[in-house]
Amino acid sequence: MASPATRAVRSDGIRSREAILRAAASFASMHGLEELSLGELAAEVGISKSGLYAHFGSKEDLQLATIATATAIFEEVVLVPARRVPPGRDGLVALSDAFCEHIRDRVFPGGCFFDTVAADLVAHPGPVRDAVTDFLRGWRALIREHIRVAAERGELAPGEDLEQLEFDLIAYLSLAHALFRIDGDERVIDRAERAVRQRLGVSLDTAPGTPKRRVAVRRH
Amino acid sequence: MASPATRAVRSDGIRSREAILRAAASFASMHGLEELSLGELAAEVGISKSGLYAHFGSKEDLQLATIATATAIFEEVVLVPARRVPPGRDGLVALSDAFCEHIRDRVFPGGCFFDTVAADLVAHPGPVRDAVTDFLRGWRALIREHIRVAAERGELAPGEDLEQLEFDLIAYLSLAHALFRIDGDERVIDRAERAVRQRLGVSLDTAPGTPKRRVAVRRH
DNA sequence: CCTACCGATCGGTAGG
DNA sequence: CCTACCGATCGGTAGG
Repeated sequence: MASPATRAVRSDGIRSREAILRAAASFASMHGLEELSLGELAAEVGISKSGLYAHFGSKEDLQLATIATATAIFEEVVLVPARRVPPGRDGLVALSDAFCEHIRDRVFPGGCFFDTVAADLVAHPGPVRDAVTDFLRGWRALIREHIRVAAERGELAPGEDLEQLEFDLIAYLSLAHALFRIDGDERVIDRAERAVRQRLGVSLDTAPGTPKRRVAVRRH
Repeated sequence: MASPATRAVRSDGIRSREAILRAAASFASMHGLEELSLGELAAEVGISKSGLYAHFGSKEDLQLATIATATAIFEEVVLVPARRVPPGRDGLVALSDAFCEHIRDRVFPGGCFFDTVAADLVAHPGPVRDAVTDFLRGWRALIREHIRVAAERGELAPGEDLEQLEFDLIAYLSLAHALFRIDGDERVIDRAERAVRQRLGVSLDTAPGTPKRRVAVRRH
């Protein structure tokens, strides 16, 4: 009952919980959160199915925790790096590049975790779906905010329809995810990066203020 | 054993088969072809589960037949009407409008049948997935062919990257499907129609050669 | 974390 | 088209 032993046990528990959630996030990025089976997941991480219930009270608990894990990963590999570039037109390009790179690097094996699970959850209302749509709403709001700043700074074409621009940019990034998922062809990701630049009137070679950073490839 | 009796029985069988397939196509446009459950489907059309096996030898048979039905519906409500406009830039606008209208009209309650089931099937290789990706390849090839003709006729901006144009147009239409599915907000469909026109340099009011036709709303 | 179990549902079959 | 069933798997629980 010494403190170190207790800490070791708890540490193992946390490690195990994290291993489960990383596996769940990977699986869900391929198959969706609805198709996530507790039996399959348990087998993959090497514990019994009811062992999962030591960590999560229900499938819904696990789904929500998986979304939190995926959010943290997305934050780390997309949002934080992109924040090195100030908001506005260059910020949009940086965000687009970081997003595209996280798909190319297969941070989640199924492409964009949130696009995959959103499609899966449309027909299943509830707190899990709400958590996912909340994230996607935030993602779109971030892009909208960049556009607002870009317009304020006169970085956009005069008379640009801001809502239309938002739609177009999200369309390019979403299709990069969808086609890469189906074909596994990296060229569609290049297409998306180019589409964003072209739509913003940014040079196709190297975007100013967007140093070509190669984020450390981290498989989760 | 008279010929009329035989014909009547067969006719009922065909009617029933068609009713099953229409229900299956509707269900799959919401939930995907993988989540399609034979028990649920049977209950919805009012027969027993094993009654389905009188019409289809296996779930895969049913899935393939459902794809064929959805293809026929898509052909009828999107491709045929769009063919009234000659290929090229105007043909692209007509195709885009017809596609958008079939989403707006909820011909399939889940939006674009093929986009939904493709997302569902990515993780399930086999003949069913192949049939869906074949359809989508054909859809993209049709758009590509329109673009080729438009370029040939000098209807596009000089130096236009045709592959990039194809990517962009498909991105707009796919996002119309995805966002309408999630939000049910018709404005995203308007956004897609506008994005296509803008990208093609066509007037946003009324596209020349594209009479605003309201296709008869047919619920399948 | 485990074994052992629950009722429900899955795709599919036997036999009519 | 039906009833009656099959083995497998689902999410979840009891009890340790």
